This record gives sequence, C-alpha cells and structure tokens, in this order.
Amino acid sequence: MSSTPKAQVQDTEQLSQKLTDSDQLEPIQREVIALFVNGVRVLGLPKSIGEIYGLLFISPVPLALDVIVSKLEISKGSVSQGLRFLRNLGAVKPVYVSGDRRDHFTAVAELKKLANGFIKGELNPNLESAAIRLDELKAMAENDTSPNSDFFQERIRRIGNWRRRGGMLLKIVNRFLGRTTRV
Amino acid sequence: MSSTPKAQVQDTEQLSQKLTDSDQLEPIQREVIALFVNGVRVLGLPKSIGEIYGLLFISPVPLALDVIVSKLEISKGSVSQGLRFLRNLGAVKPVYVSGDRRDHFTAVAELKKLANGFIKGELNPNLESAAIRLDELKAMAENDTSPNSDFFQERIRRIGNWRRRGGMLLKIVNRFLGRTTRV
DNA sequence: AGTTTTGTTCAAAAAAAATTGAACAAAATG
DNA sequence: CATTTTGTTCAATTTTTTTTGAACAAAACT
Repeated sequence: MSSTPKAQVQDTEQLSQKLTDSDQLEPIQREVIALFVNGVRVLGLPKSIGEIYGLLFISPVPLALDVIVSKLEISKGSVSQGLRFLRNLGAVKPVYVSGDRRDHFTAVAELKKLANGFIKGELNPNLESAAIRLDELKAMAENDTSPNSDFFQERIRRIGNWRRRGGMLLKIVNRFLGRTTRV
Repeated sequence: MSSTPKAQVQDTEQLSQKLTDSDQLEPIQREVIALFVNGVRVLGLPKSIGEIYGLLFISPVPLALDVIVSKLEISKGSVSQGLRFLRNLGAVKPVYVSGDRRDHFTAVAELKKLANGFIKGELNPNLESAAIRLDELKAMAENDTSPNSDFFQERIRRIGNWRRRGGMLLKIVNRFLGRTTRV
C-alpha cells in the first residue's frame, strides 16, 4: 500500500484522515449496514457478520477482503473469519474479477438461499444432536421405576412431538420460500 | 431455613452436603434440563432461562422460587429474573398452592403458546423497528442522486420483500401450530 | 409493632463471546 | 529465488452478556 510514497498528499485535511475517498460509505450504505447488524442479532450472530454481509449487499460491485477492512474499519482477522462463515452459510459467494488477484465477494440476495443456508448450517445441526439426546432420554424413561415415571414419559413424548412439528415447519418454510434445497 | 437448628443431622454424609433429599434432581430431570439449556441457546437466550424452564417442564408439581434456587443451585437473582422473563413470554405461569404463601410456577407446555409468546415478545419488536428504519431508508433512496441510486433502490425494495415474506411466514407458522394469537 | 418470609433490584464480579493484531503460510510477482 | 501481496490462524485483549449476592421493599406472620 505504501510502495509509492504519498508525500504529495499535503494533509490539507485532518491528520487522522486515513481513508481514501473510495473507502467512504455513503449514508444510505451506512443505514443499510446498520439494518443488517440489527437483523443478524436476532439470529444470534455477531455484529461483524452483519456489517460484512450488509456491506456486500449494498455494494454495486464485488469487494475484496482488504477493501472490506478499510470500508468497515474492522480488523482483517474479523473480516477473514466473517467471510468464511458467510461463505459456509451460502450467504456470500466469491466472484472472479479479472486483472485483480484478490478474491472478491458478493452477497447472495435470494431469501430462499439465505434461509436454507441458515437452516442447514445453524439450525439442523442443533436439531440433530437434540434428536439423539431425545432418543437416549426415551430409553432412560422406559427403564425408570420412580413414581414419576409416567409423568416423565408423557413429557418426553411431548418434546418428541415438538421436534416432529418443528421438522414439518421447516419443510413448510422451505416450500413457501421456493423449493431450492431439501431440509 | 435454620430457625429450627438441625443439630440432629449428624453429618454421616459429606460435610459439604447442603441439599436436602427433595432438592436432588433425578437423572432424567438433569438430562431434560440439559436438553432445554441447549434448546434455548438456539433462540439466543441465556442458560439460566433454559434451566428454569426445563426444571418446571419436567417437574410433576409447581415449584416456588427458592425451591428452584436450591434444585438448580443458581442464585436467587437469576431465578427471579428468569421467571419474570418466562412469565412475560407466557412460557411459565403462576399457580396457586393452598397453604403455601410462596408463588409457585409451572411450565406452559403447548408449543403454539410458546411459539406465539416468543414471536410476540422477541421477534415482532425487532421486526417493527426494522420496518420503521426501512421506511426511512426508502425515503433516503428516493432523494438520492448518486450514480448508485438505482442500485440502492433495487436493494431496498428487496429488503422490503423479505420483510413482507417474513410476515407471511409468521402467519403460516401460526396457522400451522394452531390459531391462538394473532401476529 | 416487631419479626420473619418472600421476592425484586441492581451494582459488581464472573463468564462468554467477539475482535484484534501479529505471526505465519501460500501464492504471485519481478 | 527473493520480495510482495493476499489471506488465515489463534493467543491475547476487549466488549458484551450473564450471574451473583447483598440491600431493599412488601407482605404475612406472631
């Protein structure tokens, strides 16, 4: 970045000015990013994830890692990790930009893809481990001899019902958003 | 708790034994609670909330605050706050127990009530504030004169679509789980 | 009235989660 | 092949969230 000394930049601006013009976000972009930061909080994801996705979503062109770093003014580590997470979720995808060897990324903006990615990446793993534990619980309850055994069994059956209905709901959500991925 | 001195408890057990027999959780209960602790994490709620709800869910009788404290071995403050949260969500309800002046609580175990409570208490407030911000954004984008204006407008329209579909989905979820509350 | 029981509140402590930044590796460049 | 660019990793730090516990208030007892 400093191979060519920028001595000619006479610092007519404030000395603390480190961002070049093209790194500045437009007010609308800032607002959209803020909206996403809020949005991902509902999903239990960190702020930086919302910032990165939001920036890519509201950027007309794909962006490289170090551009994201300077636009958002967060660390390279955060952006690297955030991009990996978003890529795994399918919320962001790499785009080849000719003449630039850096990786560039755009936001995947189809709701059904986002939802499916989140379901597959975040929800399903949890539901599966819960299903395993639930089966173990069922076995425990059947061997139980305490006076509460009947009550326990009823409750465990009920959790099983929740699970079943949750699975059905995910399918319905899927169908509603368009049938791209199987849950 | 110590108005009647328990000198006759000769400490044949370990000295650190502070819980009475009735405070001990059965293995099945421990497992169910663990399941709930995991479950609420997916919803972005703290462990103590899962513990309290789980305990009430798997308890044959309503429990008072201090019983919850000694069974779960967490602080009175946590239980007090947790119960308030769960009550606001409609996940727990007070039950009158004659001859005992303490408040007692049971878990509300109907999935539709739980889901509706969560939607109304946690999701909707967020969606509403997002809707407001989105309207402001729309106005900004319409007054914008930058070369990216068209792109911005397309993107903001898209977020609006997400919101619309999200709202529809909540209604569908509601209908699927049984129609108790309006979203 | 005074005392005990029950439950809430909130500042401080602890725990958990996110972020940073420096060290590193891998690939591209000259 | 030495150098630069690009991107990853992870221990340390910072920030945020959760939990604790002591002080307080309100109601119920004696």
